[in-house]
Amino acid sequence: MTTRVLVVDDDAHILRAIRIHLTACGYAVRTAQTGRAALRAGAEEHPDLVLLDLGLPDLDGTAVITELRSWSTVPIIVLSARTDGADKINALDTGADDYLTKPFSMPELLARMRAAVRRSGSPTDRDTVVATRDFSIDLAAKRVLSRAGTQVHLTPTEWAILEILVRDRGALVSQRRLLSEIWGPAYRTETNYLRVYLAQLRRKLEPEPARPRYLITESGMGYRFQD
Amino acid sequence: MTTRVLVVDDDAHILRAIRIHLTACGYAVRTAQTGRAALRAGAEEHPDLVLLDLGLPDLDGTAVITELRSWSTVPIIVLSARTDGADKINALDTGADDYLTKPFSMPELLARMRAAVRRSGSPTDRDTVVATRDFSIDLAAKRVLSRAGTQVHLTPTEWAILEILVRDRGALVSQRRLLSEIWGPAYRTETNYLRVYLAQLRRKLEPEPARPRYLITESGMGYRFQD
DNA sequence: TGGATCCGTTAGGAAGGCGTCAAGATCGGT
DNA sequence: ACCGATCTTGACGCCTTCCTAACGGATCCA
Repeated sequence: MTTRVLVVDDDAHILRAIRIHLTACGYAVRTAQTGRAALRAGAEEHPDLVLLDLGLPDLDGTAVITELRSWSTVPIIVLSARTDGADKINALDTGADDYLTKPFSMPELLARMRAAVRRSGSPTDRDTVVATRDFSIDLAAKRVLSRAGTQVHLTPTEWAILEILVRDRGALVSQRRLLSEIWGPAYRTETNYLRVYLAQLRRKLEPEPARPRYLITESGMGYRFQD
Repeated sequence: MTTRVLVVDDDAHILRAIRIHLTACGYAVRTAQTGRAALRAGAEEHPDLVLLDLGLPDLDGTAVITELRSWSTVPIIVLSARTDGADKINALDTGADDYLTKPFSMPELLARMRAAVRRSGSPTDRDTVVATRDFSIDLAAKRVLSRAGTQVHLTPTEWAILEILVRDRGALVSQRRLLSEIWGPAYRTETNYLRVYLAQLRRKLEPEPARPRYLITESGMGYRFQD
């Protein structure tokens, strides 16, 4: 599978140069020139890696890191012209994974990208099929089977929510993260969407939709898939 | 819990300087001056982080990385005097997580260490689970399980308090800090909030809520989580 | 001994979050 | 252009959570 990279820089020339290099190396490249565009692209496309320039016109670079980190663990490599040590430390402590000072050598960037992707890739994969007493979920096939073996039809949004919850089953998933990942960061507060779709999922999956056993609500915090 | 660092360098002076710095910053430091000693120490002590100089007398630095990586995913930060780009790329592709060229600034090293540990800590829930005799707390999943395995439901405020106490378990946490972090600096003096929520937490977690064993009050100062 | 201070406990009203339903808007395929 | 499926939006009632106040117990010191 190709690695999808989101490159964020306000300079179109640099953007173009990086895109050409990365594309030639087999990466799928998406670009953004502003912080807001970067956050939108991050939420919509779920890149496997983010290359982030700190000097953006609209938002502070660390603000972009903070926002991304509020719902995602995607590796972030900061590329910056600032040689100030404080910036470096600040970015790393905010949640960046690596920090390169411009000008940097392309082979080094590529090596650091490989290292970042290697780290993030391995621990994520768990079982692809999650079975409960009442139904089973095949994450790879994007399919849900009831106990009788009949297929349960889910709409795209229903599946998106269920997938996130099941991938982190047992863990509490904040409403912020669900909304950011599915509708985008701008919808962070539209919690009524979640209420509607969770009700639909429960009607389709739970033996007693009024008394949820698998799709648990943690009031004020988020939702949890309990198996 | 303190982070255990294995520092590998053939120069005793540098070793000593790094040890002093890291110990002062709260790390538990173990040192090795040769590749073989490093591998032995890595196998015996399972450090949380390795700082590795590439110029070792007995083994090539990349050989140490390869050997460690054959059985461990511990973060490795390479410290090297070689400015050659090829070395850097080679080390990263062999399995190193980061690469700093000497001379480097101490604050930057510390920031990169924090970033490396943060990354390695989150995916697996080894360090995020705190188990006691009566219950276990999963900080990443935001979940508390009683000894019987049943889930203990906590409200957002209860969880916020417990999380702060458990993250600094063993240490005294002042009432001011709890109030500032959860309700904001303006509520610094509303200590009755804490009394109410600590009582609720004890009722849910302590075997004998009237005689707290884990959530300890330090009269006039603050609270402490004792495991 | 008496007062002052700090803490634990309880309970009820206020506020906000959640489940539910249904209708309008939008999308996608024929 | 039509129709079904899907998504959005608003409203309502219920339930959880939070805040607040009051009271009693413990400790310390004058």
